[in-house]
Amino acid sequence: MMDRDESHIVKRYMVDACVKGASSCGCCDAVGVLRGTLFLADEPLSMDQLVEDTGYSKSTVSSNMSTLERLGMAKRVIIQGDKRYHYIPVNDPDSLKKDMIINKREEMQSIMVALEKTENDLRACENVSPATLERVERVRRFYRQMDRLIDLISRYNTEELIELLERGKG
Amino acid sequence: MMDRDESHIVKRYMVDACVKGASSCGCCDAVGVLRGTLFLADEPLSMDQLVEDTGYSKSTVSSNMSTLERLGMAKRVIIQGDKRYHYIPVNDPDSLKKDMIINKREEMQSIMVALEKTENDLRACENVSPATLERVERVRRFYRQMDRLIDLISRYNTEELIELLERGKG
DNA sequence: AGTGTCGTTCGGAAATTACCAAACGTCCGA
DNA sequence: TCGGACGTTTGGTAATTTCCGAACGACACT
Repeated sequence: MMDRDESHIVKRYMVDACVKGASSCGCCDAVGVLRGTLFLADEPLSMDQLVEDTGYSKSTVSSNMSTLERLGMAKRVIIQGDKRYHYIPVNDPDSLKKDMIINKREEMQSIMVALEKTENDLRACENVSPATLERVERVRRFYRQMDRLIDLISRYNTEELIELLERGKG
Repeated sequence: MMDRDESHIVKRYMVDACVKGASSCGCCDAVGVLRGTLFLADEPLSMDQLVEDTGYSKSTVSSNMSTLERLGMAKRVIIQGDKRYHYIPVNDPDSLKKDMIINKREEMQSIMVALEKTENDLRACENVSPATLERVERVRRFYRQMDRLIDLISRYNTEELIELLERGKG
């Protein structure tokens, strides 16, 4: 168990960095503060501890820990003989990689669906200039290629990827 | 030049998809609407055209096109004999890849800086438990590994990466 | 059922953001 | 140096978001 001094040093910079990261992906500050607080914790933290450490209310901690969990940055764990929830940070490379990929992939998938629908509508329609159709098709090819790449990256774990790319480097 | 029907079909789904993507990365709807409008445009669009097509005011279009540009999703181009700015969408695979990587990388860099500062502070301090120090070091190793991976990925272009990963696939 | 301990959800107040219209600065040609 | 066509910045307002405290529901033990 850390004493207060140690805990303060450990939290100091991490909270700042995490708040910055949170706001750059559209999350409110509380998400960053909670992540930073959890980041280097030496043991799973209960909601009460998070409430005390951050100064946020219980409801705020509850809802924001949910989003942190949904984003894959924290995980609930069960502590034997304690019925409260406890949270641990998620920091391993493979989880980070997954997290990095997942959001972008979802965005790309929805754009690809939109492109497909657009192309269908255009084909069903008369008097559509071939240039327009060709433009849609070209963009679709680009997105399919990116999707292929993301799929490949997600098939390897971090170490494998590093080795493979290091070997192939020119 | 597209007629109004064609333009409507082309924009319909793209705007939705882009608004969704924008909100998932913390941008306001206008950013998504503008990106969707630009996405399949058959020619560079001036700010006036964007104002007309989206219904937003000139000031809103101006500031949100700046963020779209900063995010690398749109680019200004010069049209000969026209002193107004014109925008084109950025859709090629290498730009998409860069965009995918850059944000996460910045976030990771700032976390790595924070980890480094934390470690320094801890070392300068007495009575710090070795367990704490070791935990910080372990997390730092994870982040260095991810950074290495991102660096490697950024050294290849999309096609090279796909080929390399397809060949190495088990 | 009764009680105590959890975590989540709800309603409203405070803070923040998005947006517009108007004012402003800049660049060119006359 | 004036005027006109641009794009950006500013100030104010409407809408949204954040956050808290209180009420609520779930679960375990009596």
